[in-house]
Amino acid sequence: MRVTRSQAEQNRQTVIDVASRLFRERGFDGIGVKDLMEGAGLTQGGFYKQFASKDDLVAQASRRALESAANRWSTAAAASPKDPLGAVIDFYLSTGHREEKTDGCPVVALGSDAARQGAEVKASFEAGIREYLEMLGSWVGKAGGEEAGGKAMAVLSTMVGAVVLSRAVNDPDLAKAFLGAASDQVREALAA
Amino acid sequence: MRVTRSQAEQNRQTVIDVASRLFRERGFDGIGVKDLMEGAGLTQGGFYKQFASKDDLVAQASRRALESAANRWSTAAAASPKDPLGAVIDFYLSTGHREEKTDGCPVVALGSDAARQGAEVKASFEAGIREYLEMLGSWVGKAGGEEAGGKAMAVLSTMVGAVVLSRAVNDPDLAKAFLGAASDQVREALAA
DNA sequence: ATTATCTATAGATCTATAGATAATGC
DNA sequence: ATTATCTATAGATCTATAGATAATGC
Repeated sequence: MRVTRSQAEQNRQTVIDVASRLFRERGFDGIGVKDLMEGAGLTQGGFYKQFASKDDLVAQASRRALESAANRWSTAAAASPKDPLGAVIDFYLSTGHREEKTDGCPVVALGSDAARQGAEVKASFEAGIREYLEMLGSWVGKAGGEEAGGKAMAVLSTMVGAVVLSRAVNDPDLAKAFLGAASDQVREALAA
Repeated sequence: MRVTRSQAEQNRQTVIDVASRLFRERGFDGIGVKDLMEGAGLTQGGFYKQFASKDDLVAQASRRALESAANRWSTAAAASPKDPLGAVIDFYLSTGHREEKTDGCPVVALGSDAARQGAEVKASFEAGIREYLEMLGSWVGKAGGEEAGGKAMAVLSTMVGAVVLSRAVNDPDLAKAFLGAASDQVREALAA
């Protein structure tokens, strides 16, 4: 039953990874400790030796989800050094990303839920959101400074909102139109 | 115990109203039938004579929440006939609206949750979102047509995203900056 | 000896149903 | 007689804890 220290730590990390995906898929209140542990190949009983509470896991899984999303932006950007922002916009505002709740952006998948959580969960979101903004700020114009920060926030708002709206409706054409309209506006705002 | 037919219908409407507010405050999974009924001054037992299931109430309460939000836009617009869009932007992107989860825009409060619901709930959201778009389309330029539709979608995306982001972070300055940046971008996009 | 994980369970809460109660509506 | 609402409850599920088990780490 007992495993090595490093295996135990790896198990803990697996629980966080699994939770970061299943929370995005079902919401923080949509999946319980038992199913999360089973998703990691463990049983419920070990949970409270690994985490202080479910809320604790919610905060850690949120941080993990945001980190992995920021990494994805970096990767997409690095693959298109000539137009990193364009590459990020293309994937973020794609129908693929719309369908991909489990691995997609956690701000879209859990933003409404995060607003109802405590300060620790919001701190996880805030840290990830600041990473997004830093990347966007470095791509938006070369100005740096206050104006780039504002533009980065506006661009992020448009992107997040478009995918949220696109997932909240049934009509696939309307869903797609939100993504297209956001893409147009973001590019237009950046050209200005 | 029994009440008149019209009182019974009014009770049903009260449950929907209460649910439309408490769902926004706590999420669809964050409040149960018992508390919803008590919020309407009734007991849990009557619930299933009024609604087919909790999901049924979720769909009806969502429709009600979106309708009331659209009415609020109309009212704000009517109060500023010279600049209806400006009036809507001002209130939507205010810190007051950020704090006001219970009565604020249901797309912000429940957009992430709606993405996980069935077609009926999404139909409620879609109907409300189309109302938003119709109003925005009529204010955005005088062009009408495809372009106004696209601009309306982009503007709505920016507004929804900004309030979602603003509620997901702890730092009040960052929260406020999202609202301000979105307001600037929306006005700029409309001037173009 | 320590401890990572397991089985088992307490106690609360959730959705949904059954049947009682008491007032309306015919 | 019908029916809107109530009390009571079934059965499932949720968070969290207790104590057993068996392998690691000293």
